[in-house]
This record gives sequence, C-alpha cells and structure tokens, in this order.
Amino acid sequence: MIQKLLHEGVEVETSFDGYHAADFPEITAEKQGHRHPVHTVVVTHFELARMIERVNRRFASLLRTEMTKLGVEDVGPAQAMVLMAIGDVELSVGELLDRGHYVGSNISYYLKQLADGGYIDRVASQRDKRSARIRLTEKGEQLCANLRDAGGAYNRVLARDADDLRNLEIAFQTLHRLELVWGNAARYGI
Amino acid sequence: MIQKLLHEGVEVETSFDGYHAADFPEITAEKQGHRHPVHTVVVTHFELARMIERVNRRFASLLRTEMTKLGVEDVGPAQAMVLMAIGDVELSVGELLDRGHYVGSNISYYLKQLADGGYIDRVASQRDKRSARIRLTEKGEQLCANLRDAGGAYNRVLARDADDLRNLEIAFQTLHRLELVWGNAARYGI
DNA sequence: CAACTTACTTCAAATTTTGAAGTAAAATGA
DNA sequence: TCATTTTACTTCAAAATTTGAAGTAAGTTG
Repeated sequence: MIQKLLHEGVEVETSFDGYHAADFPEITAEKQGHRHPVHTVVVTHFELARMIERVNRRFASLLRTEMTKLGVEDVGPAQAMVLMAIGDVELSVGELLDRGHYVGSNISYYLKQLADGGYIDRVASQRDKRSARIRLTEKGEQLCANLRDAGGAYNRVLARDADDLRNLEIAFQTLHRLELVWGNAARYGI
Repeated sequence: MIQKLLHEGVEVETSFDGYHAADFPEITAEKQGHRHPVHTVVVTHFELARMIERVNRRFASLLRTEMTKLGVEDVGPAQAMVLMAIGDVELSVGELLDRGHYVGSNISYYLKQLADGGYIDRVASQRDKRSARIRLTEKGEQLCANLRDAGGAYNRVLARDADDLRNLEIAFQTLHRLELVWGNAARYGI
C-alpha cells in the first residue's frame, strides 16, 4: 500500500509570487541521470510552508500514537521532541533553546514536566550557577531509544537507495536554509 | 547578512537508525554539475522531523509578525494558513480537511472564527445540504494577497537561480513523500 | 421507512504557546 | 567595591491551538 504511493507524481501549481519564470531558462534542461522530481515547476515559500505544516501535523500524530503504544502517559509528543533534541549530550537550557528555536518559558515548562516525569536531570552548573545543565536520565534515554527503534521502519521505507538518500539530504539542507532565512528575517527584517 | 548565511555548510550528524551505510556505496560518487549538498551523510526521519518542527515554528512566528504589521488582530497565523489553504477555489469543509490534514472539529472552529471575522463565506451546497461550501470574501482575498506580497521577498532570496529552484522542488516532493508515508502509517500501520 | 453513513458542528477539556514579570547569579564599570 | 546592568533562567496567567466525544441534520441503503 505504502509502496504503491511512494513515487506517484505530484501536481504542483505553478505560481509567480516574486518570480519571473523567464529568469530561469535552464530549468527545463538536464533531467537525466537521477530520479529527481519530474514536474518542473516553481515552488513558492508559502506552498512549502503549508507542506511543512501538514507534515509536521502528521508526524506529531504519529509520535503520539507511538507513545501511546509505548504506554507513555505523563508527557506528550512535544515533550518527546525536546527529549530528542537533548539527545545524548549534556547541555544548558540556552543551548536547548537554540536547538529548537523554542521560547524560553516554553522550554522551561516542558523541562519541568520532563523532570517531574523523571526523564531528565537538571544540575546547576558549577561554573555558572544561573545555568542549569540538562541531561537525559536512564528513563529518558530509554524512551528516546524506543522511539528511534520505532522510527527505523520509516527510515527503511523512506531511504531505500542512494537517490532517496540524496533527496532526503537535499530536503534537509533546504529546510535548514529556510530556517536561517526565516529566522534572520524575524530578527533583522528581510 | 542573510546573503552571508545562505550557503554556509551544515554539520549533520551521521546516524544509522534503520540504515546500513554499506548498503549505499554509490553515495560518495557523482557530486559534480549541480550545487547539491556537500556533506554526504545519512539523514534520519527524526532529524528531518525535528527540522520540520523548527522551521514550522519559525514560519508561524514570521507569519504572526507579518499579520501584526498588517494590523490583523481578529485571527491568528493558524487561521491565515487555513485561508491560504482555501486559496481562490470554492470547496467543502471535507476537501479543506484533506488539504491540510486537519481534524474536523479544528477546522470547524477556525472556519467559525474566519466567518466571524468576515474572511470567508459559507453557503450550504444545493446538491447536498449537509455540505458547507467555503469561499474567501473580498476581505479574505485581500489578506491572502497581502501575505503573498510580503512573501515575494522571501521567494526572491530563497530562489535565486535554477539550482535553488531545483532544491526547493526536491524538498517539496520529499516532504510530500513524508506526508504520504507518515499519513498512511497513521492509518494502516507501517 | 428504519438503520446506517456522511458531513459537519458544538462543547468541554487538554495541550501547547505566548508574554510579562519575576529571581538569582555573573559581569561591568565608576 | 559596590551599584548597575546583563544573562540565564523560572513562574504565572492568559491566549491560542488541538483533541475527542457527543451531537445534528441530511443523504443512502436494504
């Protein structure tokens, strides 16, 4: 079922907000060699934003399901994302803030719940007693590991060959670019 | 400032959840021709999910800022996304649900606010009186147009040449694949 | 036409996110 | 050195978003 859907074509509307198609004459050329997208159209940042919103929603609900399966009741998917953001390193709240572009009070709130649930440890730094150092507990590590295990199946479906991997990587890098552009725009104006 | 940041390298951690790197010997080859990502690593779906969450957060806050600038006070960015999802077509609530993978009651709530704010019209369909047909009002069209205008600057920064466009398109298609895989997994299990 | 399904709405509750106002420690500087 | 400012975070209250269960009304089916 999934296999059937994976490589079907996508109809994307052509749009020109801020573009002039004539600026890019090369666009219809050089299509051989890789399994790159077939439809050559112009993707606006709004279309991307809407796509990102949808995909994010889907992932969150998948994560919720996975956590329910695992019997995790005391924290939600948003907190799990924080856990994954911490990963296997010890870091300060500030560093965590940067990792996820969270708002301070938001992370504070999540960390409180995660600490209450026994998923993380917070230790005041010796050097700077204002700074709380965060680290996963055994329980936190375990949840992350379980979620990563559950995720393995998706990785296998999504990245079947080198072309898939390349596309995933391009997607990742392109999203990172969006992150930078949108982030800087928020701070300094475009 | 933005220009400087656009093409800096990205350090991505290599991970192997569900992967065996040896499965992809081709991956280090064929790097010439296009400005494709330089670092050849394996992106897991979790890394992508975290990236998507971050980018989504950034966009939402950008949209909020843009709307504040425009003096829009009666609806938030989430409702604006619904407006953008409607676009210039007339559709039913069900179709809108599919367009954004929303939950029914959620959309119902947003549509109520959008209708109260005068951004949309809802007309009961003649054929099927259960089905509400939704369409942007003049005011709704205007907000969309303003937001699209504001977005033009981002499009120009994000899509400067054919390579950028290609990467944006690959990102779009790859996200669409995630959407399908995660969506189907939610319904039928992976 | 009774039973079921569809298309949507309403409501209450939970979750997530924001923003303003705190606190305490560190850095700065007269 | 000690008042002032800045940093790093927390708390709180309120708002926004999202969920899920229960409802309504119109179509569809046997």
